[in-house]
Amino acid sequence: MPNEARRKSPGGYANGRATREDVLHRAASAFAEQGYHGASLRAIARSAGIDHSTLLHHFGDKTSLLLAVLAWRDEEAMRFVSADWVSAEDLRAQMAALVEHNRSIPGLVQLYAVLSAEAATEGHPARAFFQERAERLATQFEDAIRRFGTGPIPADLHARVLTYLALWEGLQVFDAVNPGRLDIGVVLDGELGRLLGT
Amino acid sequence: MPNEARRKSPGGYANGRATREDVLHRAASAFAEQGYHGASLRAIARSAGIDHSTLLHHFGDKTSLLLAVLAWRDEEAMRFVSADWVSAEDLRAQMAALVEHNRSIPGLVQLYAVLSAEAATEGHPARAFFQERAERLATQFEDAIRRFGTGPIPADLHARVLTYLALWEGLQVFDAVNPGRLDIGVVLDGELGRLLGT
DNA sequence: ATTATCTATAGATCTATAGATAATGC
DNA sequence: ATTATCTATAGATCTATAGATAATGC
Repeated sequence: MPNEARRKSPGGYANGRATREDVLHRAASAFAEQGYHGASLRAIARSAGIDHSTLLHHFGDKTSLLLAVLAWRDEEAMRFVSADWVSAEDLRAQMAALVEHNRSIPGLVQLYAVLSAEAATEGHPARAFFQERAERLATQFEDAIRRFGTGPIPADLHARVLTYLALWEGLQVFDAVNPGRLDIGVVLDGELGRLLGT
Repeated sequence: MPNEARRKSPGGYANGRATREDVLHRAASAFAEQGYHGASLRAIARSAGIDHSTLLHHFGDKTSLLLAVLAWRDEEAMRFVSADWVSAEDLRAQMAALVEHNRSIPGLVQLYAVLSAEAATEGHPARAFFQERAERLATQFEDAIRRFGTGPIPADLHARVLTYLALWEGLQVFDAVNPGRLDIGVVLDGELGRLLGT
């Protein structure tokens, strides 16, 4: 019943939905460049061409906006990490595409890097998000390696996958601060190949 | 002559020097937890028990305070990465000690992680600092590997060392957000051993 | 009728400067 | 005399709320 009752509005009017999406884009850039505390609602609203009170009408408060940004960006990335890979080659190709995707969107790497580092503080609104995300990604990679890997499955597979994910994060930050000094796509593919026993 | 003329004051009075050092500690924690933009001079000064105008008397402006914090922390870390290692074992032992040192100081990893990620933005006051730091560390490690490494020196040694440093950063952030889920000391020592050809 | 948007405002906070007062160390 | 510290202030900005007006879509 509650589901039926709420059916009528799939997220409000069209202009409202458009505004929300635009704000998400702007907020992602702002959080990436200034961090969660450094980015201001007024500045984000201004860049979207609306008053900050309109922004708050849509997102409630600043913490909710942050979590909405993270959920939205994660949804995008999940197109690549969808766990429906069909082979080791497919997995590697999708990961290569994801690396390029991340590089092509200004501020995306920073968004995750800045926020995940800030999230080390206990009580940070994004902390649980990052913990759950790491666990979820690790599980998906482990499954893929068990399915596609040649050679014996190492006993410390979990630790190896977590290390691979940490390397990924570290390389992306390095590449953002030192553009062009390292071909991180090659490095990451090499690591993934090693995990797959190739 | 200018050197002689300035000799008299080795950094002001004793109480001033004590205040500066205390502020550095507090500022490091604040930048780590809130990022550069999120940490406020007033809050840092308050935690040090002084007025914010006193803080500014000592450090001039916020950017100078940030750079002073980074320089101070780097000086501490340089006790470990001093490039006067005497053997591969010595190098590995010192790196293991550095990992423990970093883990033992609350907020230290966050300080570097948050700021280096923020520094990906062009024009960030700490950007040049992180670029130069990566280059300097990489050079020192390359030298050490050339001296102590067994087996042939790989052609892509530079890339490998940069990757090792990126892994280091990524693992430290992971460990801060997900405490205890990975023994990063073991992982990093394994990588360093591989670089040394062991 | 519901949703979106704005104006206006509260109350707190920010970086930075000017200038007065107190402590330090020769 | 130099250095350290504070009070006071400027001018801008912050998150959030209340309430009025306009647009949307049935």
